[in-house]
Amino acid sequence: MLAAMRRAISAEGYAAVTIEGLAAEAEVSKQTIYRWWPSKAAILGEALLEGSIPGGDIRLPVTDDLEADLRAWFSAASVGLGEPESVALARALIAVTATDPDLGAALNERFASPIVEWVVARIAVAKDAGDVRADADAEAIADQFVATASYAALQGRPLTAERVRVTVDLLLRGIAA
Amino acid sequence: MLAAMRRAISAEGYAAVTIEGLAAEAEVSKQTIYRWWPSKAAILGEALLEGSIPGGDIRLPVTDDLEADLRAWFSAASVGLGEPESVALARALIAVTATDPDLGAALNERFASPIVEWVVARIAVAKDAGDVRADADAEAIADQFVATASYAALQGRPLTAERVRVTVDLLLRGIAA
Amino acid sequence: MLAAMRRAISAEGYAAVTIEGLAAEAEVSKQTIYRWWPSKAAILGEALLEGSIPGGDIRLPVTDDLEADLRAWFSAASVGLGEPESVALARALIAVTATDPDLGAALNERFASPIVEWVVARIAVAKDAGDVRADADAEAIADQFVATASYAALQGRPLTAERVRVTVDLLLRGIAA
Amino acid sequence: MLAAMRRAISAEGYAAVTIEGLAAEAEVSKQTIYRWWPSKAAILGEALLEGSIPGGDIRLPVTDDLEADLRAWFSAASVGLGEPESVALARALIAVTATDPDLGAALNERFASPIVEWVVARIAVAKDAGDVRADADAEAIADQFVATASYAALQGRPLTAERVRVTVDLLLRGIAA
DNA sequence: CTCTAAGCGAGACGGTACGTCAGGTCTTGCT
DNA sequence: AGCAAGACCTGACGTACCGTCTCGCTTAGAG
Repeated sequence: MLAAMRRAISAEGYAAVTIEGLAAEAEVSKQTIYRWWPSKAAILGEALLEGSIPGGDIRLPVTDDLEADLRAWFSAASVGLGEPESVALARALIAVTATDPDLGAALNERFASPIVEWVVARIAVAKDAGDVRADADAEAIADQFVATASYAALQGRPLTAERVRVTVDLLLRGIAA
Repeated sequence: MLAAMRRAISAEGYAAVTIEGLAAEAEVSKQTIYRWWPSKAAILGEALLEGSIPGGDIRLPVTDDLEADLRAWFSAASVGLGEPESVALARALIAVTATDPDLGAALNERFASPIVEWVVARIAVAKDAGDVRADADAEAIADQFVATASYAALQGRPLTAERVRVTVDLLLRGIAA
Repeated sequence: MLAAMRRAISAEGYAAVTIEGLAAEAEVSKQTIYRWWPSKAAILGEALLEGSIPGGDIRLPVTDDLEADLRAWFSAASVGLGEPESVALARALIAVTATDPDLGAALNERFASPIVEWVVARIAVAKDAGDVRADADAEAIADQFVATASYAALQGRPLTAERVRVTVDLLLRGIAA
Repeated sequence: MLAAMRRAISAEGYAAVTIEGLAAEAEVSKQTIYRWWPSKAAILGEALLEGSIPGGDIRLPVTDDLEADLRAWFSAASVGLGEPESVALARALIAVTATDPDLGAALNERFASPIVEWVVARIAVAKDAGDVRADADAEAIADQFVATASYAALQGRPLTAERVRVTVDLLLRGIAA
């Protein structure tokens, strides 16, 4: 089911996916789908969680070079958003969020929060090391990253290495000690 | 028609709007709608252009204080995003963009480009004044602003004055001379 | 539509007829069917009225021989009930009546009343002619005819000429002067 | 189970009875039902046999007054058809017969044949006593009775005492010696 | 001052998908 | 071994909208 959902979204886009089509694709009855999920959006949610969304399952390395670390994560995410399949999934997530705020908030929370947490933790380390101003708002930084990635996905604009470099550079300068 | 579209989106959300409902609301026949617009998304596009979207029609002041100027714009946008009606419209725009990339790109272009242009111009002035590094990427800055506003609207999270201050501060530090 | 209904009932029986099947058979959308008829039973009703049901459209002759007249009508009805198609339709009518008493009553009224009226009128003539007792209950006679025909159709038992003769004979003796 | 079936039919009518509802009502699993009966109609059949159907279990008295005897039976049946529960059951029987001729024939056979046999036997006695013409068709008479009762049940029309009197009178006159 | 034609409302139509119901088959524990 | 519980595939239900298609009815503007 979840795989069928991902396949369908990649192929036709979230809006064009129908429960009937999914049922046929997964060789499952509609009733079975409705037994387990209340809506198309809920299936998408689970499909995204089960599968991977760009940035979601990236192993986040910690070296002693803050800039390199941030750029590494951002690059990994941008590589993910380079594959058309992932873009379609990310767009589906955005579409669902724009349509059903509650479910969307829950999903975004799940995807964004590990990233935010990691960024916040990494910046705390950098603060201790004296690389970053003590009063820098780590969460604001994390949010900028997520917002940038989200916006890029929404527009289908790839996050080029150059753009990643510029963005990380910009934000790090903003919080440099 | 366009007013009916805006009213309907504010009331029920873009996904729940139907052409038939619009027709009834505007006391117009379906045929007339199809005569003038090819799709629901197209009506939305026009409705957004005719009405106002947060940040879209804000008079952009230019003083000699870069930070104040940016914060002024951002605050104005955030005020717009405080009204639930505007949030609904912004979300509709995002939903359409996530669903129909081409139309979405065209619409976003229309809304984002004046902002981007203004930010770029304002930063050019600041560069001349020596307030900003000469090699700062103005477009990246502008993009950060738009991405942040877009992401906040998507999540229904209000842009508080505090957050605006932090964000502008962060980005300005990033490009300060 | 109505023809499709009659065809379908003859072919598979009323219970096996589906609105979807009818729609396909008549090359019409389901919605159109629901626009014009509230239920399968209502379509059946109209189909029966439009088409013919055994006994329904029989020209009822009046000669001066009461027995011959009654036998003529009954025979005509029995001929109708000899064709499998008509039996299927009659059975459908019975099934609907057994299921939806109100609609059934209305339909039966429409089919039975002309017969009853004719029988009553014919017997009135016979009373004047002195062939029939003055206190004979004409309606009871008519009802016997209809009940017999209905019961025969329900059981799929053909009304043989012999049976017709016996029944008419029996009932006429019962009211003979 | 069978009691649940009778209860359900009385309450909502045969068409509205579902096997799932029956299972719930009887606190039995669907599987168990399917283990013992092939179809809803089969359950109905057994339920009718186990319970009583109007006229089915009436002790048929034999006195030396033919008219009284016939009227007694017919009245007993009509009393049965006065209770709404019994009417619902009789209608269910008719509905099944109209839908599934084979099963219906078997069931009708079971209900009608004792009546027919009794009427035939009673009339044979009457023939011997010289009350009835020797060439009277006893089966035709019996059939008239059954058809009349069936038709009345189908239409939900109660068999009033008056109607019983008239019918018995009519038929007896028809075979009187 | 007609007459014509464009635009309109109303709404029927063939479709596709919706979410629900029940049918009949099946597997899994409990007793 | 028999059962309840209930998942499962299937097929039909009645509904909502889609986008297309006549219909008449205004209502100007051109002859």
